[in-house]
Amino acid sequence: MRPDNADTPQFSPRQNEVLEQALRLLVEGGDKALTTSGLARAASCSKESLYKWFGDRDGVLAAMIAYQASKVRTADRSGEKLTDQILKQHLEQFGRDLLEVLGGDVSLALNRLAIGQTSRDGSKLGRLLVEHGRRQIDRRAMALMEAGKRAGLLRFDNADAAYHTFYGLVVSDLHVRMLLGEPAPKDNTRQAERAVEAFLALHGVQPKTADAMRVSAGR
Amino acid sequence: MRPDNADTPQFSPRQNEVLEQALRLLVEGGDKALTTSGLARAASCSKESLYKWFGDRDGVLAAMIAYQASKVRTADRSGEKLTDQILKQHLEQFGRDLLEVLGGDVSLALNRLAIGQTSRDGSKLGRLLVEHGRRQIDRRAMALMEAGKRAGLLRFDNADAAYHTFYGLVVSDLHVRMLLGEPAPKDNTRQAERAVEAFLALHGVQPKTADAMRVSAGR
DNA sequence: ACGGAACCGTACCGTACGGTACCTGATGGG
DNA sequence: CCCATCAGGTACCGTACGGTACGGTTCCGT
Repeated sequence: MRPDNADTPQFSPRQNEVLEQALRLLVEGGDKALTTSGLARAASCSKESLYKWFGDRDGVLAAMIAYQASKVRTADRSGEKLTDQILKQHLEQFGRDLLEVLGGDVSLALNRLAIGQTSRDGSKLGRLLVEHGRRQIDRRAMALMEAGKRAGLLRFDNADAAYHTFYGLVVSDLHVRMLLGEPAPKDNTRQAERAVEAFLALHGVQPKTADAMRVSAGR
Repeated sequence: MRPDNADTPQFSPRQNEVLEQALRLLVEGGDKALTTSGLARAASCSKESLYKWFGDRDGVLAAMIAYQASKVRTADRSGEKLTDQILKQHLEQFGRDLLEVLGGDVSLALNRLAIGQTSRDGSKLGRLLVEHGRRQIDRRAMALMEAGKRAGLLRFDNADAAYHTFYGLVVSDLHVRMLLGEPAPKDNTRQAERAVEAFLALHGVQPKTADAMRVSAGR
């Protein structure tokens, strides 16, 4: 099933193998460690093949992003009937997943790579990353928002704004801090719970009082 | 004899001049453009002086961060008596300032640089950046939080958690998007206002109803 | 006026990268 | 059985960087 996009170039198994090694090198040593020679050695292929398959080094980077994105598939459990408890669980699950994805080795490495190249490539990689990597998770979130609204459990005028509010509550400055090398916090669950609580206080159908909020502010 | 924490490691005027040029090069062309030869040429100094002053290239980068941080001074208007209106204005001002700082050329360039180096230098630059660059603004925010609480206008158990909530509401994923090359949004003011509104609904002493929130969700 | 320190400009060195060319071995179809 | 295609291995080239060394110049203290 690939309704995703017309242009899913998709690579051969051998090429996927090479891209896997490329990701490994990138995660382990950053973009300095991802040299064409090093990749050829690690993946047991020739540099000539690399250039034949991917054009040039930037082509390899782009292929890595596409490849990594192709591995991520989000389960879409939109069939369930929503209650406020189910919604809350889904929101918390989404928050946990979001934090886990953002803090993952490969995600951090790819984001660092794209950010480091932004200044000199006109943000080509950056756009690629934000589109390929974000589309799945954004869709899932927006579906959740709209479903919550349809079920009369959430209230907002602008689903996109509501989603961004939720995103901010969940992630805060964690993403940038992790990109800068700070270790991921131990407990994603707690962070997600707090974010959901705040979000429901803002956009839930029965807004909790701020007093109810404050009992669990033990960040 | 390196009292880093003291607020003035500070460099000579000539060195500041060189660091200014270094920042210019970095902003214009990213870290690839910031070569020792290029910097020496742009700043009309010799490479030998660069190495004498800063040790090596990483020393230059660290000095740039310290220098840039030394330029930022936040006006601390903690004398005023807080009313709910004044607090709101201060929060909005803080939000606008935060967005402006994060979206600034130099800030983005330095963050990109530090993030790009994180994978290969053990996040030395990253820690430097987050400490030097964040301390001022964090202090200002925490002072605001505590003042609001003392004045009976804000309620929270954990000031740090409340601040991070506010931060997330203001910034959401904007910082990372800008780091990836997305242009800054045109209207920081509106974003700040919406964030303050939500924040006060969560932690204000008279929590607004979610209904009052939703009238201005025109993101 | 003298001497030395600081500094500029430039030339230089070793290295490592991206990218290309060439050769070798395997595989598969006629 | 042979040949064409593809991919791996290696050697190579040009370039550009970080870092060092050296000669000339300016400036300051004594």
